[in-house]
Amino acid sequence: MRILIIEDEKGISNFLKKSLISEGFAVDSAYDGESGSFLARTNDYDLVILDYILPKMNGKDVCKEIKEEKTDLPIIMLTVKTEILDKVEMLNLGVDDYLTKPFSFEELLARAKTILKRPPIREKAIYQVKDLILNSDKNIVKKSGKEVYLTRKEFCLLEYFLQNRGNVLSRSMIMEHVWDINADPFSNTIESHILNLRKKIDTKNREQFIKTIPGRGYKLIE
Amino acid sequence: MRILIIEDEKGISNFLKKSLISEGFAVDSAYDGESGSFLARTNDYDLVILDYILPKMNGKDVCKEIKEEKTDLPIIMLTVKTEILDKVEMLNLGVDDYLTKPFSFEELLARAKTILKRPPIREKAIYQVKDLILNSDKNIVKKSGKEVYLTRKEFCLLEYFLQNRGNVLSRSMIMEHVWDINADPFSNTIESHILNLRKKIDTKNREQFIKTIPGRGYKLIE
DNA sequence: GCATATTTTATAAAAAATTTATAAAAATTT
DNA sequence: AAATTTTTATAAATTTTTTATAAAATATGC
Repeated sequence: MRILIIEDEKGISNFLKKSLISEGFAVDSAYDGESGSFLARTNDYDLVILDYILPKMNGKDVCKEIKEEKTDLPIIMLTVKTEILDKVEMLNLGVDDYLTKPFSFEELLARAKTILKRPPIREKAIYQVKDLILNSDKNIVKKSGKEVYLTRKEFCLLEYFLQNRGNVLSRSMIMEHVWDINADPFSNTIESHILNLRKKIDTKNREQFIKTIPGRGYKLIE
Repeated sequence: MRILIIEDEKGISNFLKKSLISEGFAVDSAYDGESGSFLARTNDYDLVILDYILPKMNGKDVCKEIKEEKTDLPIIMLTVKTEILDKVEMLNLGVDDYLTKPFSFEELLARAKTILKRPPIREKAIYQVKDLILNSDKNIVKKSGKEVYLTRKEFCLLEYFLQNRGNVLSRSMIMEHVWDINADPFSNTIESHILNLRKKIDTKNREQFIKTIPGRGYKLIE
């Protein structure tokens, strides 16, 4: 198993390298975005550990470049709290997981192992319910053949419902999966988004895709 | 199913309470070790969620006190990384499982469900009596194949009956398991719910699912 | 054993409490 | 500046509890 570390802080980089090597990985290091991106695209890594703040080219762009050529190469992003990207943004970037500094090596190792164990080919996730189609890869939603524009949150929300079709999803569960840690669990931002989502995907007639189960949450029709 | 949360951080406590309620549990809260221990020992809970650091009495001692009187009452301990007790110590305390903060609600729920399904072996979360089926996981009740909508309380009530099929359940027992500590034991809210439940699940003819045993309580037919 | 009083349970409707929907304003992000 | 997301405030819907009364079961006294 071969890992590339793209990280300019020498201390962190060296520590990670040493630790990963002793775990039996082969490890390369890059200390700026440009060379990191280059290495990732021209070598055969099983995993890239990528810092968000980097000289020459930032982590975001490095990530985009890598994923463009190697969609299936997993990337773990390292960020500092103040530069938190939300899960949605991360997902859009194609990042497979991310850690907030400071983190323990143990934590990183656990995540890395999880990712590496995962079956490599993620089948194209296309969900369909009646005349509603969501293409997870292309970020496209169609309703009776016509494209419907959803904002990011709406998209994630719908995607989460589709992934759990027929199950009642409590607000807490939705919050944990679609929002990041900073979201206020007592706000009604979920209701607000459900409202907007319904406006976009429901047809005039009575029946709606997302049903309210009072006291428990919401559920996508089966 | 009734759960006691012993946790002094109001944010966490409230969030957990809200989340567990929408999962169909009756939930009480205590904000310090002493009152937590007292509640746990004097009420009939199915599970205790116990923080390790608490005012008045720490989680360790609370755990000991509870287990002394109620060996079989499951306890999930919440700890912060810096106060990690090792697994051995946890086992010695009699804790059934533990989580390190921060944890996701989903994780807690999963553990809780595992524990709750354990001792009185309920293999599946699906109960059936004649043509009445309750699916605990999916929050669905079906009567002769047709879905019947039950409110949260009605659902919990029916679930409790199904878990204790054939046994006479006294009002106080029902109150202890389906309602939380704030319920008025002298009200007739139970009768009211039984009435509504019967309306929803009974057929026209004489025979009813929930039988009244005068002076003693109610009982689900065998 | 029988009539009546007392307690318990059933029922329906009203009241209260809670939850969810909605729209618009404010804040944030792009 | 435009779009998105969150917050706020209020309306609407739903659930839960309470209240009041009827019916049933039990207890009591004759």
